Amino acid sequence: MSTVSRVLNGSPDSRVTEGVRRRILAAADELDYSPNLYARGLALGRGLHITVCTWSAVTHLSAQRAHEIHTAAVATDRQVIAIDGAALSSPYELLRLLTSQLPAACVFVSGGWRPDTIEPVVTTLHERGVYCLVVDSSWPLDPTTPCDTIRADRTQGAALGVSHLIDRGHRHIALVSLLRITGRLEGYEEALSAHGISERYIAPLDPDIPYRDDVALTECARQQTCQLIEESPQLTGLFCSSDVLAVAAMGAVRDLGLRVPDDVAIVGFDNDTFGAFLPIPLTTIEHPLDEFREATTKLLAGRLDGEDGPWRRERVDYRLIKRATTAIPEAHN
Amino acid sequence: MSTVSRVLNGSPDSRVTEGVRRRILAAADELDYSPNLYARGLALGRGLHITVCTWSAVTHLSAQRAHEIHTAAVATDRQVIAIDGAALSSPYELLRLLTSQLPAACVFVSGGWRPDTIEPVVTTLHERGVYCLVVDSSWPLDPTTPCDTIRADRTQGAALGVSHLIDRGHRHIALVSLLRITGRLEGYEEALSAHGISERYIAPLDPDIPYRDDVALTECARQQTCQLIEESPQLTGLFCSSDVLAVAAMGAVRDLGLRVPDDVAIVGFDNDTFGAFLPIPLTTIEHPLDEFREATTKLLAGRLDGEDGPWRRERVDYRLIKRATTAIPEAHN
DNA sequence: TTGAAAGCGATACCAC
DNA sequence: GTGGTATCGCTTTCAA
Repeated sequence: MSTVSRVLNGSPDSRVTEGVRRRILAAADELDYSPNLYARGLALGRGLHITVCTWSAVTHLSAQRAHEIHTAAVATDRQVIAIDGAALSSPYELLRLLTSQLPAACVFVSGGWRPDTIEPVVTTLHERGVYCLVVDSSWPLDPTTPCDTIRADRTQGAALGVSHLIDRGHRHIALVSLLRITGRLEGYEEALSAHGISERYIAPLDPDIPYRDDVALTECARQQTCQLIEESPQLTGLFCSSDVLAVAAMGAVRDLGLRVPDDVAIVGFDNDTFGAFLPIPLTTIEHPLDEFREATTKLLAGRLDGEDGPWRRERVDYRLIKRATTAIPEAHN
Repeated sequence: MSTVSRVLNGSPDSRVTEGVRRRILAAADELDYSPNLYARGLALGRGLHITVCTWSAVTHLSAQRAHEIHTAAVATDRQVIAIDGAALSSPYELLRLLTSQLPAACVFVSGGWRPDTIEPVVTTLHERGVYCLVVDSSWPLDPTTPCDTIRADRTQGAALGVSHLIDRGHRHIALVSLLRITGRLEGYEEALSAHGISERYIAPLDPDIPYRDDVALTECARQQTCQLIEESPQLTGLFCSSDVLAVAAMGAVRDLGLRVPDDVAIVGFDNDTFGAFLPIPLTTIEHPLDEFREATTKLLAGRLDGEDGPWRRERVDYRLIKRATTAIPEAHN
């Protein structure tokens, strides 16, 4: 019955007698009524839910972001469909899934998505009336892509870490990183150049290490760091592309009989939980999770509420967390 | 058109001429046809998707499990709807969301769900024809609950860790744990009793520490461990309910000028990534993720395929990962 | 202000 | 084997 629909959806110009209204709500409550999602979707020609496409749902960061969106969704009484990119058989699959769902909004989360896979999907979805939001992509999207984006500039993050080492007086600074990680090398270069430092020391972790094989990666980092320091004993600073790598690098420094931070200072990346609890708490770069959350929630809520305006390209910044691995050595000069 | 439907769904007794079949498939391909989820759901009276209800989507374990289900889903060409328990406003909300979706299967993932919230939901869903699977609940469910379950027995996990310390010759062993975590205390008791050890040393981490405040928790663990060892210097073994706590406990041991593992041996829990990379790699208890995955995938696939039979109560076991924090001290006796 | 009726797009029954 | 047709539950338009 149409009146019922009007009441239950709080239709815009709800011209319903208060008495009828109350009776309907009471009945719905009594019968434990819950609307059939499919009928509604069919009538509306689209879903009311938000779809979250994570590149890989297992990483902590993705999970964290997905959670933020769930929270935003509940706030607007919407369901969430999750698509786990890592489980997809092909990028084409993504578009197929999305068009057969046709959500109200689609959020692409996290770094792995490449612009060339996302952009066409976003374009198609936008044509079909789906609002798209891309959160934390590693690479900037084409400015004409019809969606909002929220990004932290990876180069800024890396530069922040390296600059901190320079501030602490270090001049011979190495980069310990998978070079395939976006922005690390660029940030390293940028910070050193800005301070007129020309020496470069790079531990290019084996590019053949399979994705997510943390054990192999760490072992490799340890070896390469050892070798790097032996070859260039003037090194006093290490910037590592993750906290796990930083722990490995600390191991290497210990192996060589050197001390952290007195002989070698170390900066990690990610602000992983364990960093604060290490014997020598780790200085690291923090992802601005709260800013991501805030921007995500605000954009989603606004756009789903019909808010118009040009596509936003929001930027949030990484933050430095100073801890003991870059402490200035006690004055025992 | 019915024939089209028959072809596209590979209907059971697909009595369709090969020529027609091919033409339909070709047309579908050409038109880039993707079936409307809502129409299908409406006609079928239910969804074809799998709903995953995580207690809290942000923890690594939940995310990992959710990923397994995504993978299983893709394998059977199903979509996944995720419900993040942590984002729900009330437990009642859960049932409302689920009945308005009516998935083909519903998987409850991870420890936080209490039997008394899950059981009625499962029962209702089952009445409506939804297959339910409960993975890794902290507490065993009522045996009559109409669903399959896969559990690792938390008591077994804790007992495993404590027994290992006993095997290593320790007799004065402390438990460092939030007591609200299921099974830790029981496993501790069980293992000690089984070896006729009567001494108990417990650091009952402040029960008022807010959920997921790792920093406060760790600080508290460090202090309490310190105090415990000072009061009972005969202590030589610590069993901690998580790897993060174990790191804090190691800090306490260091603070007291004692050595790990020579003076005090430590066992953690979770096999977190960082454990292997600590200066003294951490002995810990590993969640049997692969067994969970295997059992989950098999049950889901089978049941969705119409497999009948009594409800299963599968059990998987935690595993001990031996590392340096419980190494037998070099023979310098 | 309310209700009747026409879809939305797929499925499944039932004649052909 | 194939295709017409009622049907699923809800929204929306249009008359009453």
